[in-house]
Amino acid sequence: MKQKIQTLVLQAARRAYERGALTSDQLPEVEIEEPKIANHGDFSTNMAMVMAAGQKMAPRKIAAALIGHLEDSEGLLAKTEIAGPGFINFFIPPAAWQPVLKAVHSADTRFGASRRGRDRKVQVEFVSANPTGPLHVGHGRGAAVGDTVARILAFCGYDVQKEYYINDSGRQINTLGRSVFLRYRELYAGDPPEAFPEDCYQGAYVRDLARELHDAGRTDLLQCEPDEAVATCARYAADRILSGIREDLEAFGVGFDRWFSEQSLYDSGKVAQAIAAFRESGLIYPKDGALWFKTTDYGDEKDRVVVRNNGLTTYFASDISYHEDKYRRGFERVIDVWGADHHGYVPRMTAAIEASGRRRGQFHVILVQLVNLLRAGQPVAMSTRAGEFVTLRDVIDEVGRDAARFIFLTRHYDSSLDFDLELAKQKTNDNPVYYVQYVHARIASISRKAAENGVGVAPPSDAALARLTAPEEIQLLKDLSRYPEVVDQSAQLLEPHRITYYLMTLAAAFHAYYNRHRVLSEDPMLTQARLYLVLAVQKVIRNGLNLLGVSAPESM
RNA sequence: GCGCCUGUAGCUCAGUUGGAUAGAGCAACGGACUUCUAAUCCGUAGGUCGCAGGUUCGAAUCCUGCCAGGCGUACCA
Repeated sequence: MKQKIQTLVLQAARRAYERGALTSDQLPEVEIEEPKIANHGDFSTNMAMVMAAGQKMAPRKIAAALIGHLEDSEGLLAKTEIAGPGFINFFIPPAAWQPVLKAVHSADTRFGASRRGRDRKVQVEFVSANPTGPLHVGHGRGAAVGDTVARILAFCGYDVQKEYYINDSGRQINTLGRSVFLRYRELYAGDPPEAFPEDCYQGAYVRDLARELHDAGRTDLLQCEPDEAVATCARYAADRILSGIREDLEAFGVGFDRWFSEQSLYDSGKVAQAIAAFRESGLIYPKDGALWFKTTDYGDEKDRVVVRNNGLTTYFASDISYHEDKYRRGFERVIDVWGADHHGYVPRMTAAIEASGRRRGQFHVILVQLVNLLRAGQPVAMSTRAGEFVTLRDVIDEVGRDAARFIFLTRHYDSSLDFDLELAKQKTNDNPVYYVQYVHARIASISRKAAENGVGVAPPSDAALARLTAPEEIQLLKDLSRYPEVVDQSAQLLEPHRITYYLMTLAAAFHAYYNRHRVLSEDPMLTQARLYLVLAVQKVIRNGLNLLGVSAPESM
């Protein structure tokens, strides 16, 4: 609808110029907005004010010229008016809203989809937690955001691939092996627990892994060379932890197209190749016994080390190679979802990517702010150092996957998020998940009842549709017509919370309608029209929840 | 010190890329179930958009400077 109004205004402006009512053919972009106040119409535009300078005319005079040249062949406008300093307000007649229902029903699961992406290849990389411990709540938020962004982009016509980068090389894996082996010694060689070093992983799962390894038949580690024993522990532990992560993500409804191993970049020589290539172009240079990347050439505040003076590469080195590999695989756009505590890493990564000849717009980092875990308003004590934290699995088990996912998506990722476990479990109005799901279930119930009563769901006639004139009905129709725009915007801005908020708004509009009007009435024509309306609402709720990875239940 | 993020109703947060009179939910108060699911709805009240300047027809939104909180500032990962 908004687009149609936009087209009308644009055509009016052209016509006005041709007929001499405007002085310049330089037209600004037509912005149509939805006023907050009902008196200002269903839509309005500030175009006349924006044009004032270019046309050298008073805004209200321009507005009059535009209105004078509007040609409303479809009957979309009940009234137009000039208001305030030069706004044009548009009032849409009820009948103009009704066609959206047919659009919803015929597009069905595809309603709201677009061709914005034009099949361009995009990669979304997210979670990518080190396989050194179970996923915590913060990873859960990243998983929900990454997965949902991927779903939205796919819905908007992008060719999307979801990837998890496994940091399976380097020191932290070695530390993991060492941690497990020390617990192993503690259990089977009688080492005192006090001797466990602080830089090792403290969680109880480390001891479990040691025991598991022993029970699996590796009773011989005390006899091995320590290095070998540590390596065995590391391999075993990382493997086990990674499959645990996989299972947890699956339980969370998150799947990946590819699990990419950091180690594989070293094994295939790609890290060395990347470094060699940049040395040749002078972007990597030696200083103080180390190799540095000239990220300052691309806006970073200082150059960064890629190979330390002890010969070991930094993470940055493999990340350069990894991102180069992504683009070589044909992705036009690469989206990384990181915890906000890594924001200091963005300029150097961006620099490396630009240095490789990619455009700035081809790389996007979504920085997800932290999650405060609460229980009934009180912070849940979490100490990573002591290894005591609530895992993502704990949360899924306690509050359920739907509630967890939805709540993670109720905030813009730029804001930190309070996640209250008690609230997430509550089946009340406080909990937005059920509020939205309830709409779907209620309509399913109406649908069942209609079938019992032998009411068909055939598309109503235009005459029947014309019966949908109650304010609550118009509100629903308006909300439904907004959906494609909301999806598109959320794809463009990579902001999943827009879908969440939309669904809450649509749900509110439906509940209000439901409380005031009966769908199944004595009047067959009206019943048919209303049924058609609420079934459309149900479809959009289902589509939206689907984008969020949340189920749409038939009953609750 | 420097950099990034945040600051909007008592609480938790939206705010259509600069629009008109500031928007929800929760909490408070008052109402609505013989009905297609009350996991719901209707109403009342609640504001110096952190502070101060600036840009312009117009600012919660853009610029500058402060204030407060979080995070980051490694040849760590």
